[in-house]
Amino acid sequence: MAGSVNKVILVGNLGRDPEVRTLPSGDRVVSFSVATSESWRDRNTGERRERTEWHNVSIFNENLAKIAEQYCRKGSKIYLEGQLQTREYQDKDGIQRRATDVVLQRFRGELALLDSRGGGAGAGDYEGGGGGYGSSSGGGSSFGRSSPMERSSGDRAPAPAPAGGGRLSDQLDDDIPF
Amino acid sequence: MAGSVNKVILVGNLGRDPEVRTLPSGDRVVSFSVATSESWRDRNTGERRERTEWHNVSIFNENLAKIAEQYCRKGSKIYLEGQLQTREYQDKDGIQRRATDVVLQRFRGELALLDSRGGGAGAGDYEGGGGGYGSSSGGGSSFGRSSPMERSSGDRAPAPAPAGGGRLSDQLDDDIPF
Amino acid sequence: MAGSVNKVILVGNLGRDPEVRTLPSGDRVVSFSVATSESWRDRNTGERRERTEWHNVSIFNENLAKIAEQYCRKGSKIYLEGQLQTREYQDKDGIQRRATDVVLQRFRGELALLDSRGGGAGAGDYEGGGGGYGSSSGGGSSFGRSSPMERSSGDRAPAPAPAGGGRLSDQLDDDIPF
Amino acid sequence: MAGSVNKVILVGNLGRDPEVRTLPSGDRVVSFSVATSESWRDRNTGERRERTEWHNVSIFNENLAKIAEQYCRKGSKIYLEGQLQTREYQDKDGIQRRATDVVLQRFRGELALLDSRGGGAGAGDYEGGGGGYGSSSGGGSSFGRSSPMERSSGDRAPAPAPAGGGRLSDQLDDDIPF
DNA sequence: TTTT
DNA sequence: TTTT
Repeated sequence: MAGSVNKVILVGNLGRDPEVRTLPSGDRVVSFSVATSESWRDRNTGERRERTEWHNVSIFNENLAKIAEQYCRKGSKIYLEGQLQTREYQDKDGIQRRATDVVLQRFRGELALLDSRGGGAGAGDYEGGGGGYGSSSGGGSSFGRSSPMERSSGDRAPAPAPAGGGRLSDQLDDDIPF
Repeated sequence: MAGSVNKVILVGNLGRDPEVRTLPSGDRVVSFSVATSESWRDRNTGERRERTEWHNVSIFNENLAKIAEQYCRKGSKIYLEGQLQTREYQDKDGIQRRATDVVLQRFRGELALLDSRGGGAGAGDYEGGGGGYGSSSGGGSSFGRSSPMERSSGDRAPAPAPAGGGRLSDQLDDDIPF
Repeated sequence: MAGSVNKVILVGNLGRDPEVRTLPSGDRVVSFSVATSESWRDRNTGERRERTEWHNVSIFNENLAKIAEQYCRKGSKIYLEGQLQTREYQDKDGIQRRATDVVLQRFRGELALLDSRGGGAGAGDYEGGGGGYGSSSGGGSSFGRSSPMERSSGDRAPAPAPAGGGRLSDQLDDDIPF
Repeated sequence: MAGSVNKVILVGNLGRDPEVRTLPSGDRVVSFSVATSESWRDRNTGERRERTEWHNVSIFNENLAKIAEQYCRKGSKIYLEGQLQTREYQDKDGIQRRATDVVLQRFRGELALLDSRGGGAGAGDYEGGGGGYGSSSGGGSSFGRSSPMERSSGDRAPAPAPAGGGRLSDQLDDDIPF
């Protein structure tokens, strides 16, 4: 299909700490569920109603997986972009089932932490603003896109310790802008 | 949850003609499935692989349901925005199952037809340019947002007859900009 | 143009309190600027660089304008969806200029407050979760979509007083789900 | 700013063939303008009105620049994702001006061609269904994300020759999934 | 299971 | 002008 788009955008909160699995291939996957919620007034009763939706998220994107593992915790509010993917599996009773996940594939998807708890942010981190539009201007925002060149840094400390804004990626990337 | 977002954006093709159901409440729902597809080169074998994903779409938004019913057909390429919703149901064997749909709720979601078959719009159709920014400028694009004031127009002709670009909504809306 | 989409999604912080203007037509517009920021490592120097982008936002959507006026303040972190619109104007020296804004038109766009300061959220506000998928299920999230039926409630108190999550819209809507 | 998002999604038509420039750094930039259009019924006069918006797009993402150069032409309908960027410049009369562009930075953004002219893809092109969910499953869609490993393939033939759906990237990528 |  |  020449042109198709499959995109999910969520802003919500993690229901639990992320889980990390290592695949037979050696790839690591970080997964968690995210709650979104909406409320409305019932057309008939006039009462306010609310509905919470739970989304299963799986991160194959290595950079974003690392960030999720290190900084996302139960209750964290995040912005994420992924794609819809439905898989079939057999449950413990041998029944064939389907489940639809929000997946951030290798080199794809976005993740941004939206709560500022723990935010140190040393003075001077943002100095002068702007920035040109010059030829060397890379891009990226939040913990945007990963790069295929980056190797695992090995540190999967269980402790969160969210660093100050804009500094996180320093610990993760090498020299690829993102 | 004060701030949460649950949004799906798809560009893909309908696998079948839309189905129309009328709910006990009298509301009508239009549903169909949309295929998106992606291809990549296998990391190990070097072969090109492709995967098609099927999305079940349900439109409760009355205006967009009408448009889908009238103009979408098997094979139509569309842009749509909806939200993820997972529901539980019992299958014919009494097994409890879950299914995740892309839902366009009342007054919500977007739908745009992307193929121009039947479309007037000859060469130069888009070269009109400009347009003001007056104070009375409403908004809307494609078949954007429906309005709660609009009642069903009654005409659910089975024939498609896609009109020229941008004219469709004339047949559907009254005086609400969208 | 049969199918076109013009959408901007921003997550960022307000640079100042919102400004409210009343148009000759009587419509009110709420406007503010939003900062987004990205950082990357310079390809040549290896230094971390940052660039902040400022977006001018104008809200014509009445419901969302009210919410912005009441709850958004300098520094607030928000999620918003709007469209790009470029307008021409004459500056004070009579020079013809163009400016591109992110606009939330009547009945269009989305706005969600992402910081929880002031968040009371009485216990029991979220009880039982879920919610069915019944025929009366409206939609909406955050302070999603406005409705053409709602009139201005008249209260434009300068004081913020952000209420507990999910309660805000109670003060604004009547019986339209959103 | 720890969590910020700056995203533009457009579906529209190119107003002219893309222009290609080479920067002093050697990087190439492909730029063009895209028209989106919306129509609505005037609240006062009841007349249908239409407004076309023109967006200046600049592609620094090397892969997507190549694709745009090869396959996008005046009139092409595309889906794209980029970010807003405002730059200052001096016009020919020495007046300082600002312009806001939609930018696809290196390794960022998305581009999908939505018209099927020249497209092989006969009937039944999208009815293949399924596709696995293997552990080695990469991702990507359309001409999603570029990779830093890919070098310019050198062929910037001025002739379009759009190939059949999903095959295009074969000519561009090496072994990076996208 | 989250959050408001 | 924000935020980290």
